[in-house]
Amino acid sequence: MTAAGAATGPSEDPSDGSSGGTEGRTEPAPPRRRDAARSRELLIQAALELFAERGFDRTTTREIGERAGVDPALIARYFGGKTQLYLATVRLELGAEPPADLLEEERLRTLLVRLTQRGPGPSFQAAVLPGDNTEVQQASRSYLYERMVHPLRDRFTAEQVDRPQLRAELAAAAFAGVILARSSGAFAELAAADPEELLPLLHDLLTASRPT
Amino acid sequence: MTAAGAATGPSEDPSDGSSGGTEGRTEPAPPRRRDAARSRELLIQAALELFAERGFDRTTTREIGERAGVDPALIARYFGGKTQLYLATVRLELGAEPPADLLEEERLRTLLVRLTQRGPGPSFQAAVLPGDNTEVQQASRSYLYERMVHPLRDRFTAEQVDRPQLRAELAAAAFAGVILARSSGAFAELAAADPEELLPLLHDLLTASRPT
DNA sequence: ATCCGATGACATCGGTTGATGACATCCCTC
DNA sequence: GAGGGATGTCATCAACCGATGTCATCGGAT
Repeated sequence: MTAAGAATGPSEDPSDGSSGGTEGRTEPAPPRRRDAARSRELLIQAALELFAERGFDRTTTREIGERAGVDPALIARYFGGKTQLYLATVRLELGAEPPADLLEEERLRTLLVRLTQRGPGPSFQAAVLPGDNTEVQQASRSYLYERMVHPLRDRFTAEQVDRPQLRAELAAAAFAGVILARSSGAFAELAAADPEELLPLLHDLLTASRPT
Repeated sequence: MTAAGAATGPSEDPSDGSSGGTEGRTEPAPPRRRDAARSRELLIQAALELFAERGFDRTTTREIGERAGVDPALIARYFGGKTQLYLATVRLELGAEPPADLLEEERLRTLLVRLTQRGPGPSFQAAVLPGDNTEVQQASRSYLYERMVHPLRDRFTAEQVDRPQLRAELAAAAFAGVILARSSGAFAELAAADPEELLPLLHDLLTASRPT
């Protein structure tokens, strides 16, 4: 994992011929050599990976700059500081996809695969880690809450299950625990398990948050 | 690393016949001014709380000393450093109770109540948080592993369930997620729920790690 | 009463981190 | 081609942390 190739590599090159990637949702990479937008993008991407790997505190701005191949001073210039950069990564996660209902198998698969590839976002750690109620924590948590708890609570409410909120929080917490444990390195077999293999087990587990 | 054993001269107990009551944790604040054993005890207690609240990194030796009412320098003297103090707290947790089988309702209740009162130990965070494989992480994880995963795996193996190890890790991860989420402050209703109220829900959830 | 080890408070060191400002370089506009 | 703003690089600062050395003080043994 982590490969992401990113690393340092000044690989990229103004070479205009580089285009061709249909995948890119954006315009073909502008050939500009000095590009603040690109620097910002690289910083966010590196920060997203590092925050997910080590958490907020244990990640240094120098590491982010190194992985992004960008001078750490630009973090202050473009975001205002390490904290604002973190918030930017959280907002990025947030805008990604519509709220997913964890009990729907197809959406659970999507989420699981995505989290396996890209690792859990910073918000997962914030949900589980105690800490002072800083702006950082608050933003991360509200993201995770709207993303996972609310859809579940709405489903339970519609099904007229008792304690829908509590059950939704329980399922979300269990899910977060599993996701984090997979990438923590503490549970070998859980980490090595293929998403397709893990899916039915996890689905059964989460379904049990709803009364039989 | 570093000094390690060097600093720790008087490894074990001066045992000057201090109050024999090992059980009674609530001393009436003995007016003794110089008592190494008591200082160690106070440091471990404060460290246990702080490590559980904020994790290893975000806890400073000065905070530990302040809460314990003891000079932070004594951490180095009595334990060899912050790391060894952490390991001491983990070992303290470890010796507490026999391995519990999370699927047995009575044991789950005991564990849940205990964790509700005293908060999750430092090891729970270590299980879920990524990090370099330092000695600290390793010790915490092996503790949690022997404590929660192995009993479950043995049960599943005895029941001839497929993938016993994977299922055991899954259940343990989910349980850790719920426990940590309760004390994280991110999930209000989950944190406010009474253990007796939460118990059946959690039991159903964990039971689902076993195939129907 | 005296001596000596045990204990704890204080000062400080080396290292790291986040942040900031000065300076150099590049690109676009005119 | 020159000017000016934008962009990137570098050096450095202040704050914090963990660790360690030093020294005053206490308490029991002699």
